[in-house]
Amino acid sequence: MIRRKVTLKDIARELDVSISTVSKALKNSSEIGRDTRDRIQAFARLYNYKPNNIAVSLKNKRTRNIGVIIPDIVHHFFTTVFRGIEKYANSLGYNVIVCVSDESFDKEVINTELLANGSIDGFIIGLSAETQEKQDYTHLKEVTDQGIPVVLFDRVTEEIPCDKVIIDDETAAMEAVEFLIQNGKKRIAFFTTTHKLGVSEKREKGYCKALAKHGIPFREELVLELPFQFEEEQLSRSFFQNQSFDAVLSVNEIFAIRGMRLARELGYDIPGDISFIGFTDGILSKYAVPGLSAIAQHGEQMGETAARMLIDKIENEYDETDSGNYRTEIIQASLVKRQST
Amino acid sequence: MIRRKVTLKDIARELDVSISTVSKALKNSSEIGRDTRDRIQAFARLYNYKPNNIAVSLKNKRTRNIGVIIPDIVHHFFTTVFRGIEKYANSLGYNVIVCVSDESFDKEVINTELLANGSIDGFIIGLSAETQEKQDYTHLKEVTDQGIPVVLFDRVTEEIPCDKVIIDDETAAMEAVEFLIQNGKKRIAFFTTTHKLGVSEKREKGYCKALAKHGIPFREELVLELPFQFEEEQLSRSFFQNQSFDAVLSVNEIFAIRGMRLARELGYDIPGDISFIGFTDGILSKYAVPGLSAIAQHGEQMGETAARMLIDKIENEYDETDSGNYRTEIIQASLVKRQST
DNA sequence: TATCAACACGAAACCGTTTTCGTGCCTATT
DNA sequence: AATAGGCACGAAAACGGTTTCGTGTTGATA
Repeated sequence: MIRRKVTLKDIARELDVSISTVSKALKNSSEIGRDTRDRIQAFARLYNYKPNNIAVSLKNKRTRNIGVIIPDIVHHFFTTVFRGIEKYANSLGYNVIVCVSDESFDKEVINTELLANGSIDGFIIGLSAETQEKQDYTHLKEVTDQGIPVVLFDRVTEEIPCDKVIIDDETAAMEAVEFLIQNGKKRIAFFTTTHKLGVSEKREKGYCKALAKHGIPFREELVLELPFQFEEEQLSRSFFQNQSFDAVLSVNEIFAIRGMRLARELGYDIPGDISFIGFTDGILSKYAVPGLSAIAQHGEQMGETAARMLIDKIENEYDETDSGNYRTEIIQASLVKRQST
Repeated sequence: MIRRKVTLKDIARELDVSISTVSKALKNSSEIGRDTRDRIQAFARLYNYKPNNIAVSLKNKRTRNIGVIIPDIVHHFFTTVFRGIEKYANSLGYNVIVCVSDESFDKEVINTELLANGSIDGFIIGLSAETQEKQDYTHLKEVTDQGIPVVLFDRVTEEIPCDKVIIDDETAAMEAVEFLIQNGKKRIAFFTTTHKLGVSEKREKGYCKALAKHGIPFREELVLELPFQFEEEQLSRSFFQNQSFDAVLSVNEIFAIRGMRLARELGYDIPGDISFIGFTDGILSKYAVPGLSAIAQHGEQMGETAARMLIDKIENEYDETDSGNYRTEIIQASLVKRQST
């Protein structure tokens, strides 16, 4: 026996008052007399009345849902960002609808459009790799044109005027390299992705800047570009055998971990012969042997910041006139030192 | 200049027809004449009309949203389950609303109630640790009483009649232990959580059964209970020093990884002196040195199964009469062999 | 020519709220 | 006694769709 949800109409009928009276009574409106209010509230409590979210959303044109679109959920960094978003949003009574773009432009577009049709009050988006390559942001333009607030995080673009929260990748990379230099390292290699994302480039820039600052020449041969899935260790193996370098900065955790493993197999001492620093301080860095020094990106803080900016825009609804004051918040990365340096 | 979304009413006014005509024309209803239909569709396309999801949901009493409540999102296993859910659901046009219970009973209740008020068509839930301890499932009862379909995964309970998808933890543990025995191991330790979850218990049961089957006595001293965050390595250190054992089965990945690290520090050879097998084949197992043999739980498959069962129930809406036919699907775990055994 | 179906479309109810604007009644004031 | 004002409540529109049930027009048929 299924118990249907009780509605305002049900209560009204049962108590022989009008729907409006019930609605007002439940909101403690002063319009309603003390005793009827109490009667209604008691009845509502008894039958466990809860307003229908959908109806409320339709009427108020506010869903209290925020849409999050991320490239990948099985990825520590995005997951921590998501946690930051979820925690903050939840604490303010917002729910989170997630869609995973899977690094695909098409999926990103489809999901954006789907959610934009009333399902959410605002977006938090980390661009997919494909979108960044194509540089096609019309789907986002459409969203912002409709007055739906958007916050971009990590993978951002200048093309869309909106709030952003990013990590100072360039500075972080610089500082990491400088730290290596201070430790007496001279030939510092750089592991990056073939598939160039905005962030990889920023990190490379920081790498170069640090070298330049300390008068160390940039050497093409010390940059190793690896595909996303590098099951074939060929590339890196020959790299390790042919090149002589005494430190590595990697744009991600995996490349660094695999590099360390290989280095050990080849008999190098870590950090004596080769030091390693990886971007993204995930669980791999923490539990690796030796522990991998890593650049912590503070994903949770990033997520929280993004959520705060978004909800701020949602609630202080668009000052349509001067809609130009968008902010970009920068999360400072920090170097977590472990045994690999 | 914000462009408001165009509605049926707008189109109707502009084209001087009724709202119903527009609605029907856009759905290719045969009621509408060829030319008006074309006119309307052309206009709609031009102005990029998209129906408002909320309004459609209210009218149809179907949101095409499914609610997922998980204990923790920054956890590889749950993340993979979530990916399975999301992929499958998305492919069928469903969106996913996630709430994280953070292992807290209260948060689970709040989130469940929030979503149950019309926001979703069904739930996929992994119970929080606290809920399993308290054994209070009234919030779920209320949901199922309303006719909202629920699928429980991994952390389930017999108290609630609904579809479930679980892993055969007992058998998986048995097989792992038997594998160790076949490799000549005799004194097999078991690492578990102090905080007893249903799954830990099942795994312990499997561990015991395997021992019994091979005539090996169960020894209390070989069971090590560790707190969730075991920053103090005291416990495990003394355990390693005092006990002599030649293999370890751990209910999670972390305990196994830390155990391996400790064993190596203490000069043990892996897998020569001590073999390790951990539950959950996450990235840690894969990238550990030596690679950790692990019991893969196939989270993605689990998520997909859960989503399939749920959507099936949603779409073949409740045969209210014989509402008793709930299924429990069992996902087979498999042992991934690496260097630690 | 009267009848009737088929066709093309519109009116209106409905989903469950919120909110504005009446309105009837009671009490206090002059 | 007439008026004003406040109180307590209801009617109805609105949010943006879907869907049922008319209804007027047309062309074919008897």
